[in-house]
Amino acid sequence: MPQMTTRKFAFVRTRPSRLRERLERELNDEQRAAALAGEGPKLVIAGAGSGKTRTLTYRVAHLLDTGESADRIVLATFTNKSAREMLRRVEALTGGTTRDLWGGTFHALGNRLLREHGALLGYRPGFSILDVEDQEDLLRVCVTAVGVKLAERRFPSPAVLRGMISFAFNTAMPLGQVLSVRHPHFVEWQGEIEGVAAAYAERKRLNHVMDYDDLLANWLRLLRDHPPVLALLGRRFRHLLVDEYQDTNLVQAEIVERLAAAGNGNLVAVGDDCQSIYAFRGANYDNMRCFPERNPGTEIFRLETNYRSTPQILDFTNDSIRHNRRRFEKQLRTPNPSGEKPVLIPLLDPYEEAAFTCERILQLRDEGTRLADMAVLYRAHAHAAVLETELVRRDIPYEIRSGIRFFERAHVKDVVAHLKVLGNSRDETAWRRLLLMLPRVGNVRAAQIWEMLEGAEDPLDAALAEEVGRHLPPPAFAAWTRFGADLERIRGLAESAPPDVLIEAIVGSGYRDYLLATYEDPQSRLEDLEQLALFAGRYESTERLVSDLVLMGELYGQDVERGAEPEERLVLSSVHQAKGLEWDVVFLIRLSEGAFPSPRALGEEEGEEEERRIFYVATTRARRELYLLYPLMEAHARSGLLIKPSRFVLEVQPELYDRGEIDA
DNA sequence: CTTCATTACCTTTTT
DNA sequence: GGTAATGAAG
Repeated sequence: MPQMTTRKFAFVRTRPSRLRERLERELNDEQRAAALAGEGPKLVIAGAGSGKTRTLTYRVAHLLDTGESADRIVLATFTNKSAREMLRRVEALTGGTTRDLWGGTFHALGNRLLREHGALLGYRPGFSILDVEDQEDLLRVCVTAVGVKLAERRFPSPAVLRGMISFAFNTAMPLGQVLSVRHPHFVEWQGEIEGVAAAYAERKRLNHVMDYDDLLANWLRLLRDHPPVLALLGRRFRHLLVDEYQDTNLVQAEIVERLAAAGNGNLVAVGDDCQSIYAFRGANYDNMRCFPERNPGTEIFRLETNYRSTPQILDFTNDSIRHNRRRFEKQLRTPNPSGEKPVLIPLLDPYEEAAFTCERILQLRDEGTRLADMAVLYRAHAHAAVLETELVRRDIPYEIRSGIRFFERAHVKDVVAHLKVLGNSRDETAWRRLLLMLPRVGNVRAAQIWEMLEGAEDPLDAALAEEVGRHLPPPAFAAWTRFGADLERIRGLAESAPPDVLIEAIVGSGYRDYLLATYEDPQSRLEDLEQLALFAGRYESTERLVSDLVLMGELYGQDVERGAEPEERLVLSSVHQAKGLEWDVVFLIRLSEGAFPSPRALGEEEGEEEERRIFYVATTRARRELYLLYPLMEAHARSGLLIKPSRFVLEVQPELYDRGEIDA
């Protein structure tokens, strides 16, 4: 009998590591150095089209490939779109999922951490998040509550108040200073405005709600005031990578720098100072410039090879941005083949501009450029309106990134308000939304009812106890009773049912009658709500669903209906939203004085340089062809005065662009 | 106190 | 060319 032997095998489950090869083959020396660099703080200064995203995604893939576990990597981005795009590319590189990776916008990451640790700051784990409209509603309540004595002078609207408070936070400026710098005509209201701001902060706290800024503010408070949490997170996150660092504000920079300092110091900041275009939101231009001083031992990498555009486009953009004084010196070069120079074309008016754009797009399509490889960019969403009608008339499929987001539609928010109240019964804003649907209930009665509810141990119990309705006029009382019964039933359901079932129950409740009675187009709204339920089906947790809707609210229902496959649609986008993207052919429309640069921005400090960076972002989106269009007259020109092309074109050396003429 | 109608007021960019 | 603050009626 032969002796049985056991043989041992080493078997480490590795994906065939093509990654190494690809790192060699697909990155240039500049990119590879940044992707493979070891520990410690890094600043990657990456010019437009220099493969910034590629470098970052390869670095993440490389970390995963060399055994770092996904949940110890944080990849903070500026928009949801770029977060998704990067995670998708990492997945493509590694062949695995990125589910465990901490990837997302700063706000989404803050939300995730605060669900875990918010209790330390006095928040319930089920806290809700206010979107812009909710914030303004709560501010309106605060203005009333504070009892501003409206003299003959106007008091700032909730929208303006929100802007002031948010800007003060994001730039760490005192409110008074924001007033004197940006809203001098409201300075005399300073005391009242500060009172409203304080009341707003207090109400948010009592209501267990956070607005966008709170997601950052409280995240930072957590790190500042709770050393054990800081230590825990410092240990947990071994690698912090931040995209678009030039657009971060003071708070965001402090958050990641603190986290890095508490851990291994592995903070990688990637950005391009020339593409800093979010000053209006508090982006701090100096975060990038001062990064090396604030993070000792910083290694600096520069990516200066542009793989996107033709030399002609690049010469144009280099010459344009040269007019900005405050910037890191860098010169982009490209190995790409020659092409046409950018071309400046005057059109009679916006209608001709739109017609020409469509015509040219169709020609290019006939010559073999796909619609999806072309884009029309503009400074402000309003500039797209004329073009949109023309595209519809000619049946050219397109997708536009503007308008009301899916989540922001009134009926979607109505249904979500039900969910919010069930998840956080102290959410005054959600309550108000529900109460205002009752007949004969307006601001005043809603406030009275809330006053009765907010004192209760659980406002939801108090609401269901029904006494509340006694003070209401008869029609409101009847509706209130029905509403209470609906809410009770749905609350019972919420114990066990998933979010999509809850949504169906809400849509099947008295809300359906409200919707049918209120809107002219109830059918399409009900279809939206079906879509919402369908979307919710992917979620197990209602709380996750609701916060994702607010934080990733870019599900635009409408564009989906525009027919045609996504790969066969023209893109219309504001320059801001086009950041990070590229197309073979780019049309930049409404490139006239008075439209671009935005006259409003010119009033701000450093406004012109910021606008020039926006122009830089716009023009560097183009791979092969760049059309610079402007109308000679307004849409409804009363005077015969001709409009001039944007200063940003005229200041470029004339030999760097062509002038187009229309053959009549 | 709510709702409807009239008037004034703008219009940047986004999480 | 659209919405929000303001004023009059129910």
